Amino acid sequence: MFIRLPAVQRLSFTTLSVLHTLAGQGPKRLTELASSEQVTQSAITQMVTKLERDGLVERRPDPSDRRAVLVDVTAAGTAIVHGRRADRRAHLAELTGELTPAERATIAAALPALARMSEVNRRLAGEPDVPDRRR
Amino acid sequence: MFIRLPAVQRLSFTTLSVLHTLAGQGPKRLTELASSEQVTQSAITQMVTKLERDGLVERRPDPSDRRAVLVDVTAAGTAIVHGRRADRRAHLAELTGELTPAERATIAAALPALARMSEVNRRLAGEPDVPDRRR
DNA sequence: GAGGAGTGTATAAGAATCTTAATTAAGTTG
DNA sequence: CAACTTAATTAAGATTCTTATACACTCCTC
Repeated sequence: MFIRLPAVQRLSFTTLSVLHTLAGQGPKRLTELASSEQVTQSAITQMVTKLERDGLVERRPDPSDRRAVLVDVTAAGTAIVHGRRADRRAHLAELTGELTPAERATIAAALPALARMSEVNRRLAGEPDVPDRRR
Repeated sequence: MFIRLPAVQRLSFTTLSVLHTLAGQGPKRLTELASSEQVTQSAITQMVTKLERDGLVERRPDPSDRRAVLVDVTAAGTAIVHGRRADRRAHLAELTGELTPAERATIAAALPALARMSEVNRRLAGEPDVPDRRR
């Protein structure tokens, strides 16, 4: 029933979500990641340690707080995220290719409203307004 | 980045997905569940044992093959699925309530095309055409 | 219709990933 | 500056997955 998104290249669901978050929103503290990913801060510490060992993210000191750590995605990590986005785009293109132009037009017309719904959702969930750095 | 759907009432992602599948498509064999959930057959056997112990599903012999087991959702399991659907509907209603009638109309107009895309996706993935028993 | 290959399920053992709890260090506040 | 709070780490244990194996049944072929 559910669609199991990730598990690419032996990376777990949460791990891939962290990479996407970092690639889309820039460096984050471990505590920020823990709250956005809905796992404990301990789990994030352990995951980041593995990701760092694999060269997909790096830890940097936070200049504004010497207790804190900023996690950022590396070029290798970014490449994985971009590859996954390309795969998804290709897959969606394959599906929309089977639709009629009229059907595609109805979907395109709904996108602004869907984007607004997503914004409303983030606002109601009390999530901070983070711009998406995606290119 | 990803949206972590389940984890309601201590039930895992895969567990809830199985309940939804059974509630939507009726009794299934363990092997069928394993392939639709994208986990090993062993994992499904273990999960169903726990779900059965919790009274959410039941095992029945498959009259057409004495090796096989048919798993069906119980009334208690169905109640969980229905409760989750109600929660989701309420949440979506809250979001669409923030849209203008015109925005809602564009989304409604896109639904047939989106349903078709989903069908195309199942077909390309080689999934059997299973009617949804959802009421 | 007997033997062998294939299929469906179960179980055991181990790996991966999560949680809770305790620890250390740094910031905050009266 | 003492007490409290916050950020991260580490250790220990729980959960849920995988791989490997076993066993029963089905199906096919000669």
